[in-house]
Amino acid sequence: MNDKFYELPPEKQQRILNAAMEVFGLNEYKRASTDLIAVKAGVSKGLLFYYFYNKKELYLFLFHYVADIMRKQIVNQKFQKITDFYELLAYSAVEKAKILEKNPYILEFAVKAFYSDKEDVSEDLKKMTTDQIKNVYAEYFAHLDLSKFKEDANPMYVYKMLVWMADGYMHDMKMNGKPVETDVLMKEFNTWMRMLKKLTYKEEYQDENHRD
Amino acid sequence: MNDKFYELPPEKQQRILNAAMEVFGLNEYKRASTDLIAVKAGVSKGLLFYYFYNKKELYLFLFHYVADIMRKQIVNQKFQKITDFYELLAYSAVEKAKILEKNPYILEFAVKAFYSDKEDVSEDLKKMTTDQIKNVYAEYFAHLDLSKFKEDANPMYVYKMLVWMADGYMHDMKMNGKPVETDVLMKEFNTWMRMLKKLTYKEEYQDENHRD
DNA sequence: TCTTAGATTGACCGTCCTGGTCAATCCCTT
DNA sequence: AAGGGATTGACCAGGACGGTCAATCTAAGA
Repeated sequence: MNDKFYELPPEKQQRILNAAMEVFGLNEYKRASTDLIAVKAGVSKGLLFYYFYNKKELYLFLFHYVADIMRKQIVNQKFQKITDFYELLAYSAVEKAKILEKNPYILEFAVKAFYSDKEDVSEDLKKMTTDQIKNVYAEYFAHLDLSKFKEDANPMYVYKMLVWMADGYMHDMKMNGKPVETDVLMKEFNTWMRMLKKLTYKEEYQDENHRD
Repeated sequence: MNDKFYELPPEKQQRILNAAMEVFGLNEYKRASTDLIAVKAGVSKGLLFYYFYNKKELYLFLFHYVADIMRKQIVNQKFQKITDFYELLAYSAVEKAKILEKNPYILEFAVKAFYSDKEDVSEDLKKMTTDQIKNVYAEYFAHLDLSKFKEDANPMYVYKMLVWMADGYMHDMKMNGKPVETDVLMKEFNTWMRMLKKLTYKEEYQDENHRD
């Protein structure tokens, strides 16, 4: 791709990336039209191909862009220092919300990108798929003190429940055309967390307060 | 449409409907190709147009088909007799799972159909949208005895949480290529329900058993 | 004010895919 | 074997596709 893309005003860069993520996220590769991307980005098709020489390059750029964001979210220092399960969840929920505010279609793009056939796109993507994504969980849980959980509680379970609820909530908001406001989401999220904490933590740990 | 469609072997009917729901569910109307539908249904394009005279008719047929399924799920007698919140949820979860087993792409289709612009499709659909869907909630809660809830618990909230988790669970399964088995899903679902019941029901009601 | 180099446009191209048609075949019943 | 409906796929005209490029716009330096 053309490095001059990075010299564009950040707002314009983002507009282009978001438009591309939207179209690739909502349609599969072959049916995702560069015309539509250009229109949604408010930019001529010519310009799109001036920065990204062809469709496949644009797609691959997005792929790495998204993978990068995900990687950065996890290999972040503050992240590594948190040992309390619920505290980590609260923290990463905030991070996730920030990312989603900036990249509204990143989830749709990621789902389509990582979980579909990719028949059309280059081979080197097939390496970075399900297996690596599953590793994310391992890394995510690596530094946690899970001894606070009751014997019969399953942290992975709790994790997934909260993720599903947050996704469902955000999905609901989107459907109703309302933007997801980070602080409102966090209030909800904290309620859910408090409930689950009560159910899954040993009594002596239930009343720990979260820092903020 | 051609009424002879109903005389086809039910398995073939379903194959065609599923293929169509998949393609319409995954692409927006204009970009949903009848070629693809025919291929996915294992049927020639000619036949598709023999039963449904054109694309719009096929789409409208699907729309009513789906709306019908949803309506039937709710206006079902057994449904009306259940007064316990959690019992109703358990029951309707089973129903939903059955429907999804038979119509794997019904959710995707419904979401796209009810929540997108419909610029391309006939006007008469715009009536039957968000408003009516919101009414579903009202009807859903109409016969319930909500006095079993603690003062500070919000039933709508609990409802949504469980729906989100079930959707998330099913989504996860689909991503990993595993079919959603009704009984496994129900075991999960019951666990979540028991947890939430403990948190939200007044103590004297917490230990009621569900019938099955 | 003029020059110029780079950013940006949109009309344009050949190709492929689209919704839709239909004569030809297949398959079943009689 | 004959008849009729079910089914096929080659075929069509038009549109959308990825991609190109000469023409224009913009801004900064002279």
